Amino acid sequence: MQLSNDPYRLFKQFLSLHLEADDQITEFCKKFKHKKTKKNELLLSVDEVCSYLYFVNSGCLRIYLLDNNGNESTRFLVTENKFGTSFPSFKLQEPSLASIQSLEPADLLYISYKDFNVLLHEYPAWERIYRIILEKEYIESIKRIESLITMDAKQRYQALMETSPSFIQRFPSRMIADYLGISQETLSRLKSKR
Amino acid sequence: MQLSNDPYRLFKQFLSLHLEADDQITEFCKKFKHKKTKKNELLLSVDEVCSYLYFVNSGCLRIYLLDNNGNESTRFLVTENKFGTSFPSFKLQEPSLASIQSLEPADLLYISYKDFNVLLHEYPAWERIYRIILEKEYIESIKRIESLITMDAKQRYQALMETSPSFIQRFPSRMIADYLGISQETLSRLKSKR
DNA sequence: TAAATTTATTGACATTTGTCAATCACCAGT
DNA sequence: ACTGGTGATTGACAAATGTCAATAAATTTA
Repeated sequence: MQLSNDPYRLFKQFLSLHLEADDQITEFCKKFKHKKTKKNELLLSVDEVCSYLYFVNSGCLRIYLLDNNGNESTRFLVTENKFGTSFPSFKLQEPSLASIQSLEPADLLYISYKDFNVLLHEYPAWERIYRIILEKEYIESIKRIESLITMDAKQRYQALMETSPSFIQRFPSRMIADYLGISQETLSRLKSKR
Repeated sequence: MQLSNDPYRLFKQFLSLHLEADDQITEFCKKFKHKKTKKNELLLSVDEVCSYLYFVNSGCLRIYLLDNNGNESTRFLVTENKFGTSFPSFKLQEPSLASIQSLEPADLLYISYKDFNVLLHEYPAWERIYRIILEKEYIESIKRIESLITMDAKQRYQALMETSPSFIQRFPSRMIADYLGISQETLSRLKSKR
């Protein structure tokens, strides 16, 4: 698929959904830079302080953890039209437990922690948009917690098929597995057993 | 323990941490009402739309789910100096999947959805405080997700002992168990096997 | 205080899920 | 078309966790 020439097109569209006046949109855009990534490019490694918040124009970011045994666990999958970062590290400016990887060739906008705070303190409209994004993400995380504490592996997989069917086609099944908190083999068996 | 006469004391103190000027604090307080609960009092039942956001002066709120088999799962435990509600239901004004229970006799402030939005739209300072609360809660929820997808029952219990040791003394162990997403029996065995 | 109720612990066993290893299928590059 | 590599599937088994039942301990209520 061919992306529009203007890398800020999607972002502006996103912003305009939440803003009455359009006058500040260009100010916001000025703080975001544009970047393309290759498949599997690493944007943040464990123990680095996360300096950027990303907006995904196309492609997908994967925020994931690596445990002592070398097992990966996917904290989030961030697709088109969404914001993503290693949030605790970005917000608190402390070393990240998670890494960020560009799963596919991606087209991204990104803003530095410093500029992000400039927007936050100078533009009430940005504070509002950010708050709305936080609310949405928080609600999603609550649902994720609920699925993890109340459902078994099969139920979680079925729930994911209902809420995010595109994930299942789009991402390798070992990532779906560790997003669900189960092993690749268990997921494979769930799929075959109807 | 005897609480101060002014039920807004803790709340004001909380607000003043995040506000430069104190002039709006009384405005905020006006929108919050005061309420005492009995032990085990139910503040919200499943399928009701959650109308209130609570601030806990003393006591504890438990936000929990009930599955088809009658198993309870604790989504959150909200203690002194914290805000709590059935967030997805409160925010989206849709029927709640969770119930809210006052685990102990509690002293609460609460604000209606309507008044909450009045504050949100009329006071940038409230928007800011709310945003800061959201950030904190969101970070906590991310850590909870991480512990659920990367750790086994024993590790989760140990992590809880480190981050919230007071929980373990304070709450019945079956609630700790379903907060961790494990059965009461498994928790009981974890405790005995060191 | 005693009785009644709830909560916690323990054992036996079933189920779920993980681990390791082998095989299979697919794709990328030559 | 071959080849090497990655990802997916399957089997055999091990480990973790859940379930059910019995008992013990603690708490509440009369």
